[in-house]
Amino acid sequence: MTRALTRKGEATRARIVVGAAAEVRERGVDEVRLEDVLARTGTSKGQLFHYFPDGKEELLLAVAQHEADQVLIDQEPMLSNLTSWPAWLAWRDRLIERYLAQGVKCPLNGLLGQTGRRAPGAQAIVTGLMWRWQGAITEGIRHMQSTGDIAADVDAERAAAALLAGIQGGVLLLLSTGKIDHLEAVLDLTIDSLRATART
Amino acid sequence: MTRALTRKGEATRARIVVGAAAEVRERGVDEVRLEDVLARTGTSKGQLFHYFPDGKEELLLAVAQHEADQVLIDQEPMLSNLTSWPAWLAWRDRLIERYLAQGVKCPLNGLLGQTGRRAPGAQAIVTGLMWRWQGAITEGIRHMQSTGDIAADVDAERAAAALLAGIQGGVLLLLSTGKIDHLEAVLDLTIDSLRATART
DNA sequence: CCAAATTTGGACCCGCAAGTCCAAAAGCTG
DNA sequence: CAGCTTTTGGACTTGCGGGTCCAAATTTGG
Repeated sequence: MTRALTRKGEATRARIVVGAAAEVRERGVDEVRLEDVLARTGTSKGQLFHYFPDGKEELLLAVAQHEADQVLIDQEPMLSNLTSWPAWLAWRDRLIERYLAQGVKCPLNGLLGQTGRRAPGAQAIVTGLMWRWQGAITEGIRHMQSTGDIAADVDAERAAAALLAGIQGGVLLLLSTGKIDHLEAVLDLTIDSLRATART
Repeated sequence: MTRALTRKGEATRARIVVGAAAEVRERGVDEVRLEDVLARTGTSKGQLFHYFPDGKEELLLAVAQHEADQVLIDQEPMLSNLTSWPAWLAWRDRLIERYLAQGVKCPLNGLLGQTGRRAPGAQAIVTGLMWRWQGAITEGIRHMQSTGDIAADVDAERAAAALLAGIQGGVLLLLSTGKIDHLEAVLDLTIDSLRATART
């Protein structure tokens, strides 16, 4: 039953997801028309519903997962190696660069807000992303504590939560105002603040 | 031309805006049906299009402005009087309380993300809100600097930007994950950090 | 090369919700 | 109260876009 999916089928499915993702980035989640996805990917209704029997909802979920994974991938290898201050700054630079380039086109922004109302699946994807993200930051802080670069009495989990929130807000403000200033301020001040703990 | 609007008319218009705002909070911006607003407010299509000739878009813009104003009002009188550490903490508590009570029902969340794409009017409303909000925080920091409670070498504008971003991200994470932890962490750590500058 | 399964194309259906229209009711002004 | 304007109700139109269906083409495996 669930078997099948020729190499060709697999390719088509992937093409649809990627095309839909692009469409979401350009028009926003709730402005996506299936027709446009079909046109962009050179596929037909039949194919779309063949690979995503539950239609739009299932497709958007696949897109969300795809984009969520991408968010973390884009931060590698820095995010998983926050083991020195230069590494932290390199990560900072990567974030700024990435979001500056991305500009207003945030694939997840629709999800973030609506997440509570939309499919519970979307909720899970976003929560999972945030959890992994925060976990990576926490690990970075812990590592810096092990080398004495951050004071041992800092609550790593809590500090990571604050930093993650700052990043999300910074991106949100970038989307609303078009300025990167907030994201920059958060990253610089938070990292400085962590750094300062060791000098006390 | 632009005259008119009897007392009764004014009342009806306001009733529609308030009802629509409630609807937006409950279902999300893009799930709002005009029909529901009419039912809830006991009005008819004729009335809605009479007071909002441009229909849904114009109505939602009015709602956005209404809610944006409310966000700041809800933080008063604390936000405008960040003149002592107890005052800052009272503000912190108000924010936590307000967003905890509000939970998933964020009137602006749809706006925040989609803002770039939606009516340029929405963009302006959000930007305006953020600007006023950040301005109030900046002023609070400056005041604390004048009394020596925050070091003079802190860049007030930049610190306020970071704090505002943290708050936005904290709220966003509250909406996605249902946990207030991030918002709490941001507020506590940021305020502590500002406080620490004076003790150096 | 044949039969079964998968893939593809696209015409068609259908419901929903925004927006139009107009006539009736209510309010204002002199 | 007479004649104007504003307000109200709700039936009707309309277009958009998601989802269905099925027959034709292609691929796969033996």
